[in-house]
Amino acid sequence: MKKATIKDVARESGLSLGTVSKYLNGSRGVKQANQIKIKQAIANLRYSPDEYARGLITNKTKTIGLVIPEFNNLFYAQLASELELAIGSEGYTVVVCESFYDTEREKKNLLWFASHRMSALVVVPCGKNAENYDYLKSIDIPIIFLDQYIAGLNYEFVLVNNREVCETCIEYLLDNGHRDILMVVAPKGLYTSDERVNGYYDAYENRGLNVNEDLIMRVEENIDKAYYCIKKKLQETRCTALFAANFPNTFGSIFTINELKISIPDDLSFVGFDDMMLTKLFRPKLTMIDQPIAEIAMFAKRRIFELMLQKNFEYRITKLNCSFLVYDSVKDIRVK
Amino acid sequence: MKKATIKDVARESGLSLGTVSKYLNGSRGVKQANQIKIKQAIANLRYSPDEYARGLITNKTKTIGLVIPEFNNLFYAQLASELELAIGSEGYTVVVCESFYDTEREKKNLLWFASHRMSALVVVPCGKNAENYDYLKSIDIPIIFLDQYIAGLNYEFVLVNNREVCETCIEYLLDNGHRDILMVVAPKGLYTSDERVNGYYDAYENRGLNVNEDLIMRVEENIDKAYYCIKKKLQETRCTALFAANFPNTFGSIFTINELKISIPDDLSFVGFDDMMLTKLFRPKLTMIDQPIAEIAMFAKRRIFELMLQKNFEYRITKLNCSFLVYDSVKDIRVK
DNA sequence: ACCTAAAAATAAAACGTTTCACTTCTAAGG
DNA sequence: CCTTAGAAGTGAAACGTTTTATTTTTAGGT
Repeated sequence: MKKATIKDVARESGLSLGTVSKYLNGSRGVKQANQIKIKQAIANLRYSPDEYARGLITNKTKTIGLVIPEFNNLFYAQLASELELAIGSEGYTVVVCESFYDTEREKKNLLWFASHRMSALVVVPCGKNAENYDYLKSIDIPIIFLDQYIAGLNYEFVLVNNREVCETCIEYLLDNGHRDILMVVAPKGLYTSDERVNGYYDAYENRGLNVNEDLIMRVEENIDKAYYCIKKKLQETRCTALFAANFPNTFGSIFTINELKISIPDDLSFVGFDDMMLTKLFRPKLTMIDQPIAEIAMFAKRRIFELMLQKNFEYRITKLNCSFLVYDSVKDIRVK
Repeated sequence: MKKATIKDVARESGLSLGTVSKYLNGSRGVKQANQIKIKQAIANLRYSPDEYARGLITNKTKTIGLVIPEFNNLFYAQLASELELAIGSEGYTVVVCESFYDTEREKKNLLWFASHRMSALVVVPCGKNAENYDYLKSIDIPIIFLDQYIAGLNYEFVLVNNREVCETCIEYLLDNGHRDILMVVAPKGLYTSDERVNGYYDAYENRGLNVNEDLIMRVEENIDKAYYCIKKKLQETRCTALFAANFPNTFGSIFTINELKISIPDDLSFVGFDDMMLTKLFRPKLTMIDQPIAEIAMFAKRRIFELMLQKNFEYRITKLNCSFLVYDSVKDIRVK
């Protein structure tokens, strides 16, 4: 069945194009009697407006495009969900794509969104430097980056206090007598990794201790790779504590711990990143750094709507606070 | 900066609209020299075509809309990822929305996709009966349902052999001496739950045993609710085996098992549903039913492309096979 | 040089809406 | 019964493309 157009509705209801359009956009200034006729006609023809034609002329779509690395990373999945809930409640639609950590795919997705006149773009970027994002210059809608900061890019950034919370965490481990703390983190050049590593150094410095760089390991954001590398490293390195500094590494650590039958916290103390139900899933309960996902979503939403009202976008950089949740996976090994 | 249009490119390159358009759509029949001019102009103006105008006239968007219940359910998240990868490789874009198990939101999302002229629609439906989907009749593009069957709806369905694989699973438990098998499954009326429960009955019947209906518990698809209900039930019911018949219940079971310090398989035998890395995460390795997610995605992709070529859609119903993976979480309790 | 056929370029129509400047209708006030 | 202002309705233009029928250019053969 061919899709009905507004012209069909006009003919069927015996009214003009303009009147039907007026009805569709708020029905102010259309007679009661005619409103009924139009309603009837629409029902008969199963008419629904073509958003392509509408968007073409209004230039507004009430839709927001979101690009995240992948759904399989529960941190991003949950962030996407929260955003969809927050923004959806305002009558906006959120559509999501994955970049799979590939800047080309990310670009393709963002340009798809842009050429479909999204009202705003939200992205958890996977590129490392500003040149990767040159193509955004031709896009005339608000753009919001989440999670990762990219130097030299003048857009909105919503971040967390990676450095400070890691500093707190490592200080806690040091204060419990740990000296050989293995940190597993995403590759160099990513804002979050670099900041988290900086926090590690800060803590050691605060306590007047020297960092053994060999204990900082970089692994791509992939659970399987994390599992493999952590297993290998744990077998060949002496350490009393393990700090997994992102979600895939936390998962990978737990796989390894199970596989090698390591007893937490007796054989090894452990701190993870991104709660994601993991504290409930594992026994004993895991000490964790937890990102304020709901807060990030709410804040991003607020900024999106503020930016959409502006003519010239005034972008800001914001850092929200993570929680350091102390449970039972770290042992006090100080000699008394 | 105002976005450049094809007219600007035409002016800048000193050529006509039609020529530029020809260039954009394959550049056959445009002089080498002029191709260069156009390329230049496009680069200068940072021009990119407006897909709204283009879609309006071509009626083709090379985009597929996908609606799933939620990203937080790793089974759906992974299904979405696989689909995006499979379909993306053909030059199509996949955009995703969540329904949050709400038929109204599902409807809104599907209609959004339809009015944006998606080339096809894919949905893991959350509605229980055909009336919920009346509105689809006005949509003239191929529609593919995944995971859930809904009686009376003439669309493409890609399902799995829920009943048979559960039959196998329960037979295995019975053959290991278990008689009081607690099954936790999603609410009545959902195709997957009902089929899985049917498999439970089949197995008991095959072994000439009677089902204790009290041991079949229905819980909404929500990890927290699953956790709460399973904990309560386990404390007040005698059973030697627990069969969690979907992803949230599997997760919820593991939370409970940890919380109550139940030892698997000595205190209780356990079988879960939807592998999702869980066999690696838990010790001992869990016996599981695993859905062929990649296969579902590949098959769905094939059907999508077949359907898009047809004039009148010839829909089919397909069932793919799950695996029953035996590991170490079920104890043989037969008296020898 | 001239003719012709093929190749390239063009201009106008079409897609399905909203918007805007008009026209027509309605009802209240004199 | 006439006037008039406000409400309701109308039809054409516009949005940025592709498509088409048509015109212009190019190049090959005599």
